[in-house]
Amino acid sequence: MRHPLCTDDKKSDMPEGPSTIILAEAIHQFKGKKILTAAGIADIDMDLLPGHKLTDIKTFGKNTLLCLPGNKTIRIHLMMFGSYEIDSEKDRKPKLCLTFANGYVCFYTCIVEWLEGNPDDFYDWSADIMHKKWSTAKAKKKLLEKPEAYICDTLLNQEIFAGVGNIIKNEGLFLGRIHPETKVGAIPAARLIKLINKTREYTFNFLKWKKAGELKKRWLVYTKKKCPVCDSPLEKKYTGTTKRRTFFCSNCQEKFK
DNA sequence: CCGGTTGTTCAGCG
DNA sequence: GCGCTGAACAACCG
Repeated sequence: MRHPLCTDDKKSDMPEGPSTIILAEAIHQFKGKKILTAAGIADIDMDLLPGHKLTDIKTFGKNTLLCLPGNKTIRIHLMMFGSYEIDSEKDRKPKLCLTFANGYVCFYTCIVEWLEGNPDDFYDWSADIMHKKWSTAKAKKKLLEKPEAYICDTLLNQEIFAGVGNIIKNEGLFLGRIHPETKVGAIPAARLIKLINKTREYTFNFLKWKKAGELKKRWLVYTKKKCPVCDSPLEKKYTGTTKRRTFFCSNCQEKFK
């Protein structure tokens, strides 16, 4: 069964930050509940789980953090192909399956690992584009430390924009009207701020539209053929050192030199 | 059946 | 010992 919030696609997963929020919300029903059993093929000590309460569920970028007493945390990352099921199973061995009195959740094809210590020591929340503590100023500062980097690569850098994935990168660059192959150092400060703000704004729209099942029809450039502004053909290119698929309008998106 | 991908890690290099 | 990068990996769709 697919989570009712995920009506946009055939898969219940989706790896960018907003989808991680949807995952966290989907398992919120287990927060504060005791783990009854833990099983799966993940290479972790499952015996440490049963009997403990799931004290909190946090997210950092594309990571889902299952918090247990004593500063123990399980990190789950769906990567590109991960998925999860609630109160149902796939015809495949789960990496991790947790049961509670009120239901169970299974995670497939993902990273599952123990984090020892407080998540606050692992993660800088101000780098999470969806977090309350997000800091535009810090992101700008980190960008300015990489003047020679292509802007398309830096948007995928999880130390700067945790939660941003390739779709958000594409749409953010278009909304900020910046050419993906522009070097960071060439972008005027005001345009850099505009790009960051537009990207963040789009990330929250991504969440809203995905929940409403209308994410794909809201795409302006990702997988599109024509520019929604000037109607000229979009370019499709594997840009930057990350060589990730990028759709852009070389007419509307400015390339500073 | 094959090619492509919403992501990350790590071996191997300079 | 670093920083960079290409390869490897994963499941599912068209």
